[in-house]
Formats: sequence, C-alpha cells, structure tokens
Amino acid sequence: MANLDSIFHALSDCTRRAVVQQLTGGPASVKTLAEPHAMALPTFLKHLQVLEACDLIVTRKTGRVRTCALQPETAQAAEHWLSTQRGLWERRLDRLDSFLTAQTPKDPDDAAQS
Amino acid sequence: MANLDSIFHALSDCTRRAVVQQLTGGPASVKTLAEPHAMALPTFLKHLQVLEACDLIVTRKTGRVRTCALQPETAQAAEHWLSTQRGLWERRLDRLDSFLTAQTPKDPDDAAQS
DNA sequence: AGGATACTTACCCATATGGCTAACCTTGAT
DNA sequence: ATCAAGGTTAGCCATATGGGTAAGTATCCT
Repeated sequence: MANLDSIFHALSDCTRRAVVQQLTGGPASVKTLAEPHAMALPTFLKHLQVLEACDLIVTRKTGRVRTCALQPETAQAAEHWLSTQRGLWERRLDRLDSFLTAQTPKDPDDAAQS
Repeated sequence: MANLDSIFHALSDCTRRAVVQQLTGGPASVKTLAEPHAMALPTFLKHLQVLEACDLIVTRKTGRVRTCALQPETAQAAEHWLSTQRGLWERRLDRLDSFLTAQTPKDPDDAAQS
C-alpha cells in the first residue's frame, strides 16, 4: 500500500478520478478506459501508471491486452484518514463556533483581508 | 466550495495534512501552526494558501495575528466522493473476484509483468 | 519613539507534472 | 509472412509545485 501523499495526488486529477469511476463498473482494458478521454494514448498511460504506482488499481497483461481493475482497499486508506479527521474535529466544533462568533461582530470589513 | 481537483491536491502534501490534523484541535495562529514544520515561513505560508484556496481552512486576521480554522464541509466533499466510489465498487466485487481468479491459475509468472 | 513580533511580498531555483509526437514491440488475424 | 491492433518507450516542452532568501508592512510592547 502506497502512502497517502501518492494516493491523494493520484486522486487530484480529473482524468484519473474518471478512470476510478469507470472501473467501479468492473475491470476494463487500457483501450476501453482511454476512449472517453481526449488525449494521446501515451499521455493516458501515464495516468494509469500513477494510479497503479499508488495501488489504487491493479493491472494484468494477457496477450496484447492489459486489463485494469480497482484495488478498493487503497482508496479506503484515504477515506479512513478523512473520516478520522472529521471524527476529531466534530468533537471540537464548539471551539470553532466560538472562534467564528467571537470575531464576527467587531470586524465587518473582513472580506477585504483575505 | 472548490473542486475535487484542488481539494485532493491540497491533501496530497504531508505538511498540509499535518496542518489539517493540527487544526482538528481547534483554531491556531500561523506561527503556532508553522512551528512543528522545519521550513521557512514564506514556504509554509504557501501551504496555508493552498489549503485556504480550496476552502479546507478559513483564516481571519486580527491585529498582526492570522488565525486559521478548519472548514470541515470541504473535506467532507472529498470523503463523499470516496465513499460513493466505494459504494459502487462494492456492488461489483463479484466481477473483480472473477477477474482475479480467472487469470491467476494460468499465469504463474505474473509478477514479472507489472 | 523605537524595537520586536507576526506575517507578507517579491523573486529565484530545481524538480515534478501533464501534454505531445515518433518510433518500437508483441500478439492476433489472414 | 504480413498486417492490424494494443500497448510501450523515448524524448521534447510548458507550466506548476515546493523549497529558499531578502526585504517590506503592520501591530504590539516599553
């Protein structure tokens, strides 16, 4: 299992997320996966390599066809990190609230400062 | 709310995930957040800007101190995408299984082909 | 007023990323 | 044997990213 850095990075690209989505419908060949995307095959292959490098997908070549499939456990690692954070901050929402309400009244031109 | 591209990208960096984790303990100043990280302040500020650009955090400047806080809803967007995908592929795990088992027996030297 | 504190801006740099084309290698079909 | 199909490799290019330094601004403290 790769680290969160590479998993989140892999998911930060629209093309790669689309591939993941496509694969939720079952395994598919490189050609099939590439078709919806308007880019050269070698370019698309690099995306698949990014997905495979962090174990979001597995691939296997049979004859001249390489078939790709999801490795759901990897995405779960990312999901787990997110839900853990949410679990932590939900217990602190009171603090966030007090932070927001404490500042708002005395700072009307706040928008100009971001 | 920013798009998934920028949210996942923001989370793909170890420093930025650490900031998110730190902020689950409540709002904090830039200085406080920067301390654990061995890098120049301007460099660290860029990380905060990435987090703020995709709305994972909110910041507010009071006097000379800028305070940062989480915006949990944004992270939930990422979590939601992941859990949606998982929901989809869990209904297809049978297909994944048949894919894996169909190939394994007749391809013992598979490891060499990745 | 003057110095310290807490950012903030401007700018530089090396590497990574996403895109391309051209050419190559297997495998399957005729 | 030859040709088409499906990848794959190699190499080029522009931009983005993560890191740094130097100098500036705005507050707060004394």
